[in-house]
Amino acid sequence: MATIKDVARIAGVSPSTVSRVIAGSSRISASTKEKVRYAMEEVSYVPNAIARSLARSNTRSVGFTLSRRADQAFSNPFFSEVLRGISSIAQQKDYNILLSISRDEQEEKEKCLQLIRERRVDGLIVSTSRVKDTLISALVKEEAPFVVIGRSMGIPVLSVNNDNRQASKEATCHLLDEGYRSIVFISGPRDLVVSLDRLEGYKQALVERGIPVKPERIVSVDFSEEEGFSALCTLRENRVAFDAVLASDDLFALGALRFARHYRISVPEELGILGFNDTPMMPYTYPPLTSVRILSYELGMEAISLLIEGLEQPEKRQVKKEVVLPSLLEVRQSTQKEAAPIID
Amino acid sequence: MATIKDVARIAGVSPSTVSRVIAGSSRISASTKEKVRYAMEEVSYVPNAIARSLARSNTRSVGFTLSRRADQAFSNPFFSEVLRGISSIAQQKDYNILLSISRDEQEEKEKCLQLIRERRVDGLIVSTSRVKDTLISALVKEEAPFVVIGRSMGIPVLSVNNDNRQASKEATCHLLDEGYRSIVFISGPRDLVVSLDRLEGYKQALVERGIPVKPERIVSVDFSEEEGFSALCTLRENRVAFDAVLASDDLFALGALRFARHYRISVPEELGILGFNDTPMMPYTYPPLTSVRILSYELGMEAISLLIEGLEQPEKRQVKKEVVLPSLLEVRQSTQKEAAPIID
DNA sequence: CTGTTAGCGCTTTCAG
DNA sequence: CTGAAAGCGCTAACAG
Repeated sequence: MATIKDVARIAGVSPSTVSRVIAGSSRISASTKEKVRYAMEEVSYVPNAIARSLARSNTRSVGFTLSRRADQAFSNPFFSEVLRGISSIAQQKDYNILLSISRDEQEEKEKCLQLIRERRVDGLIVSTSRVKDTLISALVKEEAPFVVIGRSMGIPVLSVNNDNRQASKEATCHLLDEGYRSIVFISGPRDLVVSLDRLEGYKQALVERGIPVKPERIVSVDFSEEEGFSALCTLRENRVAFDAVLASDDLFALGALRFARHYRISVPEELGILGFNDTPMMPYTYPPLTSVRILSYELGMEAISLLIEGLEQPEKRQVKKEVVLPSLLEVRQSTQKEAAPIID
Repeated sequence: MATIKDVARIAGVSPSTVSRVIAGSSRISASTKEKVRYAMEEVSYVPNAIARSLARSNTRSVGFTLSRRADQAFSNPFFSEVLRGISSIAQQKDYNILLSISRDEQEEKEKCLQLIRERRVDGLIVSTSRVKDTLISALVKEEAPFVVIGRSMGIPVLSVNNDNRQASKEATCHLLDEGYRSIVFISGPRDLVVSLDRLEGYKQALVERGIPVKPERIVSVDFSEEEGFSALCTLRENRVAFDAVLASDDLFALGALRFARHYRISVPEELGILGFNDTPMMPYTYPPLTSVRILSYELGMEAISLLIEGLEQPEKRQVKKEVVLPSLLEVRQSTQKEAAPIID
């Protein structure tokens, strides 16, 4: 493998001149530039990224970490879409992505700190949003440049998030507009900020419409189809009446669908079902499920843009900035009580 | 940030001694080892991975690249499961993953070559398997250490793959066993090795059972639900009779399900539907779809294991080795013609 | 505009 | 068992 010295020797110049040509320095005569270019071609020279990193003390790579629980929580497509978004900007700005998937928050924290301390990455994108988030605290303490996908409570940080509260509110209003009156809210674990925000939106919509918020209509369970299913079964056993389900995750919505089928409750006539995340398969369930589409790809793009901006212009680095992306309600048959029955 | 020199100074030894302690060299007295450990704690020293990489000329990181088309082809969950598998071993063996998602094969090829030439990674995992694969040829020419997820035709390489031919054959036999006789095969693009292999298995099963292979029952379309749907509509318009669909991707199976619903054809009684990949949502369609489960997580694990093995023991590096993982047929209602109707 | 000189932080002979 | 010295390949003042 050819080095900068080989190129220098062939071109009859010093290594630093070659380095300048690579860097595109302006104060280099056209002729030597030419010679160097030629020599580089000659030995098919490619700069060694590691050596460059050492000399410049930056790596041009950013870490993206997540723990499996978050992965599950958001469901897979979310995760890979975010990654695609990150990747697209990384490609464009010539950054690399170092990926790490951990089993739990603790492991993720250690991995993040390791990446930073070993100087393997210039900054991090983390996808976490617990109410009391130890990962975020650790990164702040370490003074690591990082961006959160989600919302940080308490500690001010750079973050990109979708507007969960607003989206949840709109979803609730949609159900009300369709004529549903007794809406059950299935929430994910309460220690996730996203759960709080979505619950908040649900409540807010009801309050604004003058509809009482009944605690028995709010349940919180772990993310899984099964949990969604049995949560509704339990409500039914307890004779809690409801005519719609606002599921804070598509998995819950699937569980609700199974619940309806199980008890021969017609959707959307007798039960409206609305999910979150708009998993690619939502249009293909029967009936197709209404769901809140999260701009996951864009979330990834925004996150890395924000990170790189801070890395490249440390002078105007901010402590706190929240980018909030809108969500889109994808209305499908599962909530269209009013519409005429559809023959697809 | 503390360096090895700081530690050396505090411990009253030379940098090389510190280096030896880090490396766990045996010929170091217990007492100095102790002193050095203490000094490291003192300044909370963490070795700089970049400097180490430069000195040892290896990075302890591997690249995983894929192009969007492959991503689509395999559908998202496949991709993220593979990544999880790769990540689990990487974590365990203390390797890092450098991820790159490209828009097309050409871009992916360039990115791969760049990662190798810049010496940013020690090796690559690529997920590609075209009939004439330019990426694989390029990597061989570059003499880059790499492992393919999929099957390489022609060029001998290290690869891990699931047994598509066998799985497809078993799936076909399952349909036959359930009493279906006229099976349509919906294939993905013909330039993918996976398409060929699955088609091959289908044919083989029919031949073995003495059932004629009818060309009009074999269609090849791009991966999408819509394409699957319209392929079947076209068949119907052309009065091609069939009582089962072997879909070489779950998306096609979803399309088939919509087709059945559209024409009020009952599944599984009048039409059996069987997909490939066993996307997490398959159990939740109605009726639940039978699908071939691919061990994607394991595929990732095997791939990186194979790669690392070659990296760490160059002496017994092999040119060709194909690891083949079995697939599992997940039988659900969509193919259970014989079973009594189910009230879920 | 270009060369010389010192590193970046760690590893690794080679002596002792 | 330990230290000195010479890199790994590149960048970045500092001169000229």
